Amino acid sequence: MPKVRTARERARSELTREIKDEARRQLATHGAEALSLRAVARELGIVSSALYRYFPSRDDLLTALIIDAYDAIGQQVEDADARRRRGDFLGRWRACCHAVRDWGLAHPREYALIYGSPIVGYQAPRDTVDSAARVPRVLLAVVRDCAEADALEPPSGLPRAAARQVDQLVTAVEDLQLRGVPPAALGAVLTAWTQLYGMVSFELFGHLEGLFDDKRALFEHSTGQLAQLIGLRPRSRRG
Amino acid sequence: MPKVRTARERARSELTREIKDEARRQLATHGAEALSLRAVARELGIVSSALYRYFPSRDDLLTALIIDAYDAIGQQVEDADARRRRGDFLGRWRACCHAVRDWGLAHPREYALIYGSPIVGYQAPRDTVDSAARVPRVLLAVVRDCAEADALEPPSGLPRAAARQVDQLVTAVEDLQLRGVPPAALGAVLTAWTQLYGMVSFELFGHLEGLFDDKRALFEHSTGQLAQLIGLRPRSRRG
DNA sequence: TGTACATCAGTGAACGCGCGTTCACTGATGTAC
DNA sequence: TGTACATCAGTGAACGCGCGTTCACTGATGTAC
Repeated sequence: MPKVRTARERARSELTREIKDEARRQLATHGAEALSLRAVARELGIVSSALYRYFPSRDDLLTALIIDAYDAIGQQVEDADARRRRGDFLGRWRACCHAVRDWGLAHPREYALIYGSPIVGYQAPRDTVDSAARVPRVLLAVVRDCAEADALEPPSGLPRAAARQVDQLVTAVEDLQLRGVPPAALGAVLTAWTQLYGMVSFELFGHLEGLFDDKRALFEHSTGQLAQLIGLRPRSRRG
Repeated sequence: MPKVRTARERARSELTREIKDEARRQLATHGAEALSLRAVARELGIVSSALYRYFPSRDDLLTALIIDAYDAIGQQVEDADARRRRGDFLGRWRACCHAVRDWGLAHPREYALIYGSPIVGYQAPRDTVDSAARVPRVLLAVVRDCAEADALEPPSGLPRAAARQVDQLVTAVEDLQLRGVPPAALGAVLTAWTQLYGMVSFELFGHLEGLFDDKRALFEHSTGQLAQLIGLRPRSRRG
C-alpha cells in the first residue's frame, strides 16, 4: 500500500538524486577513475562519511551511474524509434543509430563508462543487464517488424557456427518473438550492432581525429551500408 | 658514425627496457590508471626518483607503452598478412582481422590502453600516429592489391558526402597509391575497419558475456560479411 | 494530543594508505689532454 | 698510460596531496501507545 511519504523519505530520495547528479558532473569532467566520494561530498557541502548513508561504497555509486547511463541511452534510442512511422524500417534504423551517436557525443564520459575500457577491480553486478539490453532490443525489434511486414531481403545463408550463436540470441530475448526472422538477418544485426558502437567509439576516443572532418557523413554512410547488409528496405510495401 | 657503445649506454638502454617491461607487466595486471612509478621502481629494486633519469614523467612512460602497443599489434597484423599468398585476398583479409582479435585477447589491457576510453588528462603526442596507422594501412593494402588484380567487386555508388571523406583518406596515405581503388570499396573498408574494432572491443570489454559462447564464430562471420561488403573475392582470377 | 522510545542522518576525528615530483648529494663512468 | 675534470646514474629525504572507510557521537524525525 502506497503510504504517505514522510519528510525523511523525501529528503532521502532528493539527496540520493543530488549525489548522483554531482557524481555525474564529476564523471563528465574528470572521468570515472577520478570520481571521488570526498569530492562529491565537498561539493554538496556535507561530510564525506555521510555519503555512506546513501551508497555503501564507491563501487555502488558507480553502479548506479552505470545503470543510469544505460537507461539514458536506451531511452533516447527508444524515443527516436517511436517518433518514426512504424512501417518506415530504414528510417527507424537510421534514427536509432543516430540516437546512439548523438547521445555519445553529448555524454562522452558516460559513454566511455559503459562502452569503454572496463574499470579495473570493478565487477558489474547483474542489475545492469536489463538496462544494457535496451538499445540492442530496439534494433532487433526494427528488424523483426520489417520481417513481419515481409519487407526484409536478408543476406544469403548463415554458416552453421554463426547460426548456433544466433539461436542463443533468439532464446535470450524470447519475448521479442524473433522466431520468424531469417537467422541470416539476425546475424547481420549482430555485425551492425557492433559496428555501430565501433564507429561511435572510434569517433569519441579520437581515432578518426585528423583523418576525417565530416564524421557524421561517414557514420551516415556506414549505417546505411549495414542496413543494406541486413536487408532493410527503404519503405515497407504497404505504407 | 656508429661509435662503440659505452658501458653507460648499454646499461641505459637495458634499464630503459626493463622499466618498460615492468610497467607493461603492471599495466597488464592492474590497468593503466593504476600504473605507478613508485611501484615500478619498487619492483626493479631502485628508488622511485631514479626513474626520472629515464622518463621525464609518468605520462612519458605511458606514451612509450602506447607506441609499443601500437607497434606490437601492427607488427602482428603485418606478419599475418605476409604469411598469406599475395593473391589470396580474402585469406589475407581474414588473417588480418584474426590477428587483431588474437592480439587483443592476448593483451587485453594493452588493447584497452590504445583502443579503449581515453585516459583523462593525458594527451597523446604526435609520435603515436605512425604506429597507430600500421593496422589500417595493411587493411587498405589488401584491398588495393585486390583492385589492382582486377578481382574486386565493389559495392554500388558512394554518396557525395562520404566520397569526400574517402578522398581525404586517399590523400592522407598517399604512399599507398589508392587512386586506382574504387572509392565505394574504400568506403566499405572504413565500415569494416571500425566494425573490426567494435567487435573485438565488445568481446574484450564484456558486452557479449552471457549472450554468446562462441565469440570466435561470431567474429569469423562478421569479418566474412564485411569482406563481402568490400567486394573481396575468395581468390584472385589468376592464382 | 502528549509522551517515551526507536530510528535515522549527518558530524568530525582518525586510520592507514599511496602517489608524482623535486633536490642536494655521492660515487661511478667517460673524455680530453 | 696517467691525470683532471665533466658527465651521468642512483640515493634518500622531503613536500604536499588526496583517497576510501570506520566509528562513536549528537540531534532531529518518526512511531506506538
